[in-house]
Amino acid sequence: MDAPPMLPLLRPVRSGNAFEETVERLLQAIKLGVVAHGEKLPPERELAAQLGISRVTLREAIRALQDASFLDVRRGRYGGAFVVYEPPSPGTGDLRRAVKAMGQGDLEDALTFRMAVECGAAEVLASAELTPAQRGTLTRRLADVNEAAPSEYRRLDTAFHLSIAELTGSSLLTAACADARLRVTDLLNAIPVLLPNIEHASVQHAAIVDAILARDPEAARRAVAEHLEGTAALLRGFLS
Amino acid sequence: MDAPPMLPLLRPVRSGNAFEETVERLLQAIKLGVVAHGEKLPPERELAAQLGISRVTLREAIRALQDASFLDVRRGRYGGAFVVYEPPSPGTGDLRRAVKAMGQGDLEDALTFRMAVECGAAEVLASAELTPAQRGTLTRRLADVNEAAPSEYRRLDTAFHLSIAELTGSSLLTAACADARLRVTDLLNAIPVLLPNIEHASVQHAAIVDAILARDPEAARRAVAEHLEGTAALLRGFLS
DNA sequence: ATCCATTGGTCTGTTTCCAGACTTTTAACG
DNA sequence: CGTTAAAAGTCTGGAAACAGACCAATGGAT
Repeated sequence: MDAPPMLPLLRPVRSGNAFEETVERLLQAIKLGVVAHGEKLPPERELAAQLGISRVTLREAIRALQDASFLDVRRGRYGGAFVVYEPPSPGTGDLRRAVKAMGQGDLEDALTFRMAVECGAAEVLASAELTPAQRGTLTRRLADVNEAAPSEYRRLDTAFHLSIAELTGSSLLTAACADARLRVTDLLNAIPVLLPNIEHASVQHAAIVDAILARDPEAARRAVAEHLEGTAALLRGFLS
Repeated sequence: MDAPPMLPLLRPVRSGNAFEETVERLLQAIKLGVVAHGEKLPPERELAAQLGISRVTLREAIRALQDASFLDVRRGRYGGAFVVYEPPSPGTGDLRRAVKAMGQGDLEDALTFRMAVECGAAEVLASAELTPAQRGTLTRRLADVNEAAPSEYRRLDTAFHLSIAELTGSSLLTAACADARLRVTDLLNAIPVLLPNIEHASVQHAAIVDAILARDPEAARRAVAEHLEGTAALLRGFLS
């Protein structure tokens, strides 16, 4: 009912509650597999510094995730907050519920955003001269996805996509791509990992890498666009 | 000396101090010309809500900008916080100082980021079917820039660039483009608005709009990339 | 078996930020 | 020339977040 803000620049300064925001962040890092099952988060003091919050607030968040069985916290030397969560067996989740949790408009927003930033990142990377090490990283990540066990697929797929942004050397761009990915993670986790889809994605991934290594920004754009369009279509398909 | 955070997802939750952050935001909105000279900010209560902060904090920020002669605050009905700032006459600022204020690495980061998100936005828009109203907005903004008085040039140029993102309908993408632009504003404000540059930019702007209206994503990408490359080169040129 | 570095757990005082009620000023309007 | 609505200005109590010191447990190293 309220008129929406007309000045897009005057958007929120803080996303709200520091505690909730932190829980969200950690949860996403866990779900994305940035910190895999069995690994542990950095020590509280260090993590609090990275997140720019106080240790108290961080501890509240960790406690919440512990109560929700995402983390197992052990004290003493060599202790820490260990990830207990395992990605749900594919197709288990309820996609419709996940969508409802984020809102229909937000879904289109997120998909559009992701399309833009990932295409942009691929173009930038394809326009740059890469060092052998960078080329190695890229092909390595590609191979990782292709060799992935089903339970690891999403995590390594994420890592592959993010590595494109990371290799541009722009931390702003990396953050944007990470953010974009985060916004669709819950949805992706809710749909099954089907063999035909994996094979299809694998071909597209290869096309993306080829275009980048060939320094062909246009082809890179097209490849990423097609790939993401496929994912978006898959999502929409499961919704109808 | 400290090892930089290896987990890009565990980036700061809050950008620090709410007051300072708010000052920065408002200042940027003013410098970008989102709120032009002589206009006023939204009423405190409304603005505080939009920014997601309390009125008290907002007032402190406004007070600071008032002290720094960016705003003139008048009370009573039809009062408000009026923008007093006028964009510096082109070429007045010291580019080197502006660059030093942001750091060399950050400059490349910002330019890369901008390249990626603006290219991405143009592609997305060029891939979409536009309503007549949207087409009208785009051509209108283009005309605005071309007819701009020198003192208004930067502001309308910003508005043109942002409208591309806005027309995609993705608020995340719009925010990203706004953020990217903000990060180079100070630099752009520090270099003169030269006639040859304007004419060059004008041709490129037209090419961008043509490509979007022709629904040609590849051409749109190329046009935006060329345009931004030109700006980046201009900036780098003034630095050497 | 003991040591001790490293890690989580707790406590205290302070600062920042907020929500909301209330006051004052102002300029257009009747 | 008063009325009035919309705006800024002020005040208070409370919640959230922080900084930093200190305690407690744990397990590898000696």
